[in-house]
Amino acid sequence: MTRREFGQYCGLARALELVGERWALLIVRELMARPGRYTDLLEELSGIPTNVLSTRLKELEEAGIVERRIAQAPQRGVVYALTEAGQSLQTAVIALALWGNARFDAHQVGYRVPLSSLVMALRATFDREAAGGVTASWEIRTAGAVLHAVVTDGQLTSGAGPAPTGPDLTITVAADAVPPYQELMRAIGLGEVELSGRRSLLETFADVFIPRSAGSVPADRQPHPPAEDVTGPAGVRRSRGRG
Amino acid sequence: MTRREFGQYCGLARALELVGERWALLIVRELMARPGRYTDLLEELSGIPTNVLSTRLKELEEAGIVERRIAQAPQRGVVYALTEAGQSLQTAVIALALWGNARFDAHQVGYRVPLSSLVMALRATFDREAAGGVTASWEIRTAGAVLHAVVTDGQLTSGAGPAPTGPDLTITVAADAVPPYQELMRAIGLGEVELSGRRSLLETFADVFIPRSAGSVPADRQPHPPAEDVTGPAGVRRSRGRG
DNA sequence: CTGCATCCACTTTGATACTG
DNA sequence: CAGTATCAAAGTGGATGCAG
Repeated sequence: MTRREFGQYCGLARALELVGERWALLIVRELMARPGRYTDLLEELSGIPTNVLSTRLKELEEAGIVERRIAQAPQRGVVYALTEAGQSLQTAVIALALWGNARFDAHQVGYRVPLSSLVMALRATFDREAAGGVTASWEIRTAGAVLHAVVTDGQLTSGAGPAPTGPDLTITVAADAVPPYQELMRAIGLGEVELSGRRSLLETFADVFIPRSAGSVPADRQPHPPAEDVTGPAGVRRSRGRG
Repeated sequence: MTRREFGQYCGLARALELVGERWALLIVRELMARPGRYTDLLEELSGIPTNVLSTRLKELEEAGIVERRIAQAPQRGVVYALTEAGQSLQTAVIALALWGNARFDAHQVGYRVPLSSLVMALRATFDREAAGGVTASWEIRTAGAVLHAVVTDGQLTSGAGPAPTGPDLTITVAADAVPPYQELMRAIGLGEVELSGRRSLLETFADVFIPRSAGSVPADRQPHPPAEDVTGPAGVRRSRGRG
């Protein structure tokens, strides 16, 4: 076997072979919020050992999930970005994140809020219905971090860093550290923010990003009822030893 | 730190702390298809070491994902089942499985098809629209394996093992080993099956379970366009050393 | 038989130091 | 900036043992 495989013809097993190693999906999450360099990742993923980061990046590149790009002109150096295959992990990443969000004991003190988690939360809570026809762009600044959300005719583009086009409205939330999404949205909802730009877009923002109650999930993906309790009448159990 | 934590206030990180260890999600997948005993799991997950299985089961129980039940009457012994928190992983499991399915090189020879992967595939491809108002039950038999799908007024219940109520139609597909979902559905679509019961329900079956092209995903969960290429003009980058 | 616990070789991580 | 190198600790895989 090439490398730690499960040997099952099952999409889940395959997925775990590709992105199931420790730190792998967190790297993907980072790059989902914006392409970044090795040192950006080291910083954002605080705690990841350097050798593990470089190993994962190689594996993810090998697997066609991450792309190594050589940055041009002013920046130079290596920039890592997701391939299309990598982008398409977003559905799964969001599903896992919604599930995990519902399973925090409390707001752990000392836990950092990764900027990329806010970006994912924006994408997870974006309401296509409510955004129909909307075109606007926002930049959110808090505790030295910046992220943006650009809605173009109802389509969302969001990520870490300043808005590419220059935002219609900049929302600044005072905080010592990057706040969790719910707190950020609460502050915005309560107007505990500083605005710069088209202030009327604050309301639009609140309309378009609707925090679902943590862990809730779109209706067409609700879990099905569990299979029944029993292992089946003994006589009817699936025959052993195949055949 | 209690045990291998990431220390990030991020749903994804939390999810990975709880179900990110090797084999954990595969155990969840098995129990999603039906509750089972230790030895069932050992058999279905062929390859898992016994100590790893028992360690994972303890961790998953500790995390409130798996429940240990003492089976009564004829069976006796321990049966493992998912709690509600465990069930609610299904969205994420399906999302990962769809992604992974699109990333098989070919049908790997020698790879077993886990019965539970077929159950997940049924649930993933169930079309609520098409199933509106339908009430019917099917049992599928192939290569000694049995699974069922019960649709009650448009609601799906499915799992490994025989249909709890006695199926309206039994579909038997001849095969040496459990076939991958696409092959199974192709055989059914082509009528290369043996039927027993209300034969007219074969068409209903094909209408209600519509294999999406592997990796495709409901529209409201499409990935958003990637954030732009660059790390941003150097001067505007997020300030280091926290603001 | 089920449901593990133990032992051991091997691999992967984590932490840190160091280099082109 | 973008990694290697090194080493200890933890986790995994495989085999085996054993009680209820």
